[in-house]
Amino acid sequence: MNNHENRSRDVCGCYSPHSEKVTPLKERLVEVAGLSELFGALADEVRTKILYLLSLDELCVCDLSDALGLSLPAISHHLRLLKMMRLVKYRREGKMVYYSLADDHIVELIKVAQAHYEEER
Amino acid sequence: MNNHENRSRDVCGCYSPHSEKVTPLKERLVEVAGLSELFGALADEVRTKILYLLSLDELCVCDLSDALGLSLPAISHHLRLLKMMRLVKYRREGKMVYYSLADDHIVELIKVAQAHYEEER
DNA sequence: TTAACGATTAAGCAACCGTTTAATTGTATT
DNA sequence: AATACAATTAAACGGTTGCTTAATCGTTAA
Repeated sequence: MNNHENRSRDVCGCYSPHSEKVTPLKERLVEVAGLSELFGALADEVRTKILYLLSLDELCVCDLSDALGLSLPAISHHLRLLKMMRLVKYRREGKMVYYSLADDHIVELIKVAQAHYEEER
Repeated sequence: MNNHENRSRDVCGCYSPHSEKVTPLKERLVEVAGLSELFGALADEVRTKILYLLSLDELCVCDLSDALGLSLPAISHHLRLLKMMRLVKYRREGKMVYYSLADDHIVELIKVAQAHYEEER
């Protein structure tokens, strides 16, 4: 039961001094709706590494499995997610399937994150 | 039991044509080590919204609770994580605690993500 | 067509995450 | 001192996630 619809009335005894400040902010939330899904793709160590490796070279599942020390199914599992999110593309060549980045926004995201990371220490 | 240490030898019958290609790539993985932790902060819809709202204005926990329609403990829980990651800072004023962004890298990350998102459709 | 192999899918399970309710802390007001 | 209230913490739970093993698919080579 989500009983927060009328929060601006009954919470914080102060009679809704919030609503005036908060209402216009609420509307701007649509601007970031859905973004966390993209960040979710990068929220896993393995997926970040996969994406970074693919930014350096086109690789088959076996290469990735080797480089990351994970089983083929595990890698395939992550690639499936990245595929659904259109972050990677692939082509079949004989028995192997080669993956590469679908676009370069991800690389940019990684760069900004690196900048933040270095400044932190 | 992680039996992948010797993968480049015994997997993909092709006698380690991978290792030559993969070995130099492995070394570059350190460049993205730890980054997924930062992305993890943004991987949750609520936290992305909190950070975005704080980029627009300094807000107390109650404001955020109101704006996002979530309980105070839930918001507090997320703020705790963001605090530990040094993404937000806070100041106490009477009974209220006001939160704001600790730096602007996050805003930049959100902007890049938005650019990706819009280009996608 | 059969055997081999890279890749994917399915099922199961352990660990993690985000919420809720309840209890506690800290500050201000009376 | 006692009460009120914003905020935090703790405990518990339900859902999700990421791995493993096993089975299956798709392609190549004998």
